[in-house]
Amino acid sequence: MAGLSYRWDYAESADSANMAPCTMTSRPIKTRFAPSPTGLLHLGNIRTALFNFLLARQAQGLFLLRLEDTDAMRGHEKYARAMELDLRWLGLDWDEGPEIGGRHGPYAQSERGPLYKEYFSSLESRGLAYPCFCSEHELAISRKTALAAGRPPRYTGKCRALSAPDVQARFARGEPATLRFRVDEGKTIEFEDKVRGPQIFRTDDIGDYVIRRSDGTPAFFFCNAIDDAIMGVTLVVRGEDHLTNTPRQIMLLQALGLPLPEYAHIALVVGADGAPLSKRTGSKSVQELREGGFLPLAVSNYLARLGHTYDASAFMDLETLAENFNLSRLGRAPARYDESQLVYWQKEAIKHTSNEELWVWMNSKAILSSYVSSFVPKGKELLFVKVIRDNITTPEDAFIWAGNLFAESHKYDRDAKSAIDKAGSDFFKKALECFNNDTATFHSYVKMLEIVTNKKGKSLYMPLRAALSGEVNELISQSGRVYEWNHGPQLEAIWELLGVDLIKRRLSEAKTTTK
RNA sequence: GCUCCCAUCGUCUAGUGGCCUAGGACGCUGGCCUCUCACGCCGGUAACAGGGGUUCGAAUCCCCUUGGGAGCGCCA
Repeated sequence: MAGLSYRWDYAESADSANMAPCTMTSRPIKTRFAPSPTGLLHLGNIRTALFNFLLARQAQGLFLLRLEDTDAMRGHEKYARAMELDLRWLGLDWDEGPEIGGRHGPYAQSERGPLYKEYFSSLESRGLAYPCFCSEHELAISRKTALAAGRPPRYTGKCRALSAPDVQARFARGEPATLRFRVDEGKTIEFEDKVRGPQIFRTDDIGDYVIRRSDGTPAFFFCNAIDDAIMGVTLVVRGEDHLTNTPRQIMLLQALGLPLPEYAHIALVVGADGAPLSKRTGSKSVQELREGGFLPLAVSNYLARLGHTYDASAFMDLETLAENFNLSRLGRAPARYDESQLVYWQKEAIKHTSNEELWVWMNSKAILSSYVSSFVPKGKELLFVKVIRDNITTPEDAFIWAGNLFAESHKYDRDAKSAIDKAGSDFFKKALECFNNDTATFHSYVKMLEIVTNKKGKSLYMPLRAALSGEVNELISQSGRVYEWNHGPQLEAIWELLGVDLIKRRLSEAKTTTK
């Protein structure tokens, strides 16, 4: 094995001449998303997944999913499934991973225990790793004193030079021990980060670190790096919180003679206040977004532009998003989550979705234990979508319109009521009389009404609109959002949607309420 | 505490020494369209964190300050 000093792909150092040639570039690109199922995915996590997916797609490579459930994680099954659902929902289908398998399985770290054994013993037998008997308590104290003395809270190397007989004896006594990776002193680790450029780390800043816990389970640094290598991952795109972890993983991989992936560390997503994403600052989980009625492509279009930029500002499908994705177009500063921009992409997504799909979408969720479809008469589904699609951003909005337009009877809101009262019952009496001709088009009807009532403009249309589209559903205003009578689609479109019978009924309803 | 990363309109960003009187998108806002809201179209608002250098010339390069983020764990 060459020295620990490592250079990426420059040939400018003597060290690099000793290195095994980097073969990654000849392999097809393989990216991965390796979440730890300790909770629901949030925007930041899923953005990392998206970028990895996009990069794989772009290069016609492979996107791999691996569950990092090294710990005995409570409820990880539940979260793992939730994650898979989130990824599928967004369309980030993985080519290898849980549920679908692949050549490098299993894809849950908890099931990979036996695979790590040989790597541990390889390291141990060559003296590159050593058992450490320090107790957690002992380490905590040492960390504290180091911190108090103004030194980094690094492992002191206490068990570094334990003699073999010593180690034997302590094992014989049954003392628990972790396995620590021995970090060479006085070396530097260099690599080229695909978004941050050349990186240089001194090994002196890195303490010997635990690669196997005293209970025998592998630690994150270890299995994460090993798995990437043996699963053939060529490009690791992950949050910048892992940037300073990277040299440790590079050292490990080099010590084991495993292939190194390329690394790209992306800036984290922060909340509107600039603080890390958290539920407290209003950051939503992917699940909440989905349940809130956001369309998957709205989320992708937003996320792909959060800390990343495209030349075109047009709405794109996943394919196009992938084609034009570019690591060098990634910002290096943390990006803030801004819901108004997500909402913008939601509106764009709606524009790019067919009536059929929107109908399914607006019925995908029960609102107040009811569905949009419970209001809209059979056969009028698509027409309904067509009429209201420009006026909605959520399934709730569609639900309100369905109620407004098709509910058994109207309860007018204040504006509607006043428009109706202002017109007077005589207006609606005449409106009903004019309506006798059921072959009338909206235009000819309005013409006639205009002559009969001697009204025009607002005083003619507003009462009609009020009578036909009524008011907001009272129950909806309880769900947190307050809906006002928000006018809505062209009257002509509403007219055609409602049909003769309903229009008649609405007009007489209006007439009765004026008294 | 130490090490590292980052810093352009309110937000996402373009910008890699002259093309910058700093461009685009979202938001906000004025107008047009119009029976209303939305859509659409046309306009407006608004930024190089601060201070020093380097240079004929700096948003762009260097240093310091400030502010934000991360790492230093038997967490991942």
